[in-house]
Amino acid sequence: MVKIEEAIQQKEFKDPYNKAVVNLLYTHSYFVTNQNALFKPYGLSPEQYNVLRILRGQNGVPTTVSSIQDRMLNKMSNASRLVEKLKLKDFVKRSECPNDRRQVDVLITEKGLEVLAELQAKVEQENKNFVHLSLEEVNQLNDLLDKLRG
Amino acid sequence: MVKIEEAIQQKEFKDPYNKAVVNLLYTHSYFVTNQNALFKPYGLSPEQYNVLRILRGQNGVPTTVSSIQDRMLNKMSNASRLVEKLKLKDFVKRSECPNDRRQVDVLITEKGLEVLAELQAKVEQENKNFVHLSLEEVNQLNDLLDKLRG
DNA sequence: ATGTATTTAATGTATATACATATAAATATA
DNA sequence: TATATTTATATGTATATACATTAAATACAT
Repeated sequence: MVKIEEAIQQKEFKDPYNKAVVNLLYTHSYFVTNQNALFKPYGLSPEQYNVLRILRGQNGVPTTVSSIQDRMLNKMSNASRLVEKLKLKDFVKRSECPNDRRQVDVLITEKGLEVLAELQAKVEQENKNFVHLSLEEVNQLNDLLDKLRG
Repeated sequence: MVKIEEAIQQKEFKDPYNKAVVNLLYTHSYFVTNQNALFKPYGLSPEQYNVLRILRGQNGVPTTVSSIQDRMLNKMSNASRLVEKLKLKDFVKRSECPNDRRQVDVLITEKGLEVLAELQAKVEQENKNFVHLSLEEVNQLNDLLDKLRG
């Protein structure tokens, strides 16, 4: 086990709270770095994958761009542009919402569902492999993260 | 406390391991979003702040770009370009390494030390405020994150 | 000593984040 | 009804990540 102090060669932290923030940032990078390679061959970025997952969760019911935005992992990301990228690859369809012409209905395509299914198994396996914790520990981690956010 | 399932409106996860990955990504965004506002008035990004912290840790001894890279929280970031941005603001100095002309010695300036000191107190306070955990819990979290990475 | 491989930093390009602003449609209100 | 406000989406710009490539200096093998 490599403690965060070793990993970034910092001798000590102000307090355990500030250490936890750094630890979180570092661990985040550890994950994202490893998963990018997995996504690359499918022509999808992690963020685009996340949007496809949200859309599949709709089970055929179209969703608006703002609803996607609300459910994204990163609230500051730009759902509008991500949807545009996915449309260029024919992974989603966009259509004007009939009852409110400001809104845009977004729907995952068959092609989108296929690439998602293909990727998902690999991502889920990779996630399990990268979290070196027991079942009890990982449940504890989930509780602590939920509580951390207040 | 808002559980991750509520926060991103996802009913269930494949298993606690996959949930932990999503939870980590979401919690990361929670932090970064809040800290960006803090950095903005100082003309520093969180990444640039991190580079300045690494340089200050050197206590006046110059460091190479690759050494900064090794110690960054995100190993995929680009120390060369971050140093360039910091130099434009006169927060760091760059000079050719005398014994190896490939390398570049980087040193934090007085101005860099000043802005860092000014920001640090605020960042540390903000970090404490955002981690809604007891001392025991935050220590537990640090241990779990260290162990998670294997 | 010469040629090859490696190392260090910089740079090019695509994607995404962060945040401000624009545009159009819908809704509220005077 | 006319005007103002709000909402939904798109777009502009700066910064950073991800990854490939380049260029120069150094190390190393023959």
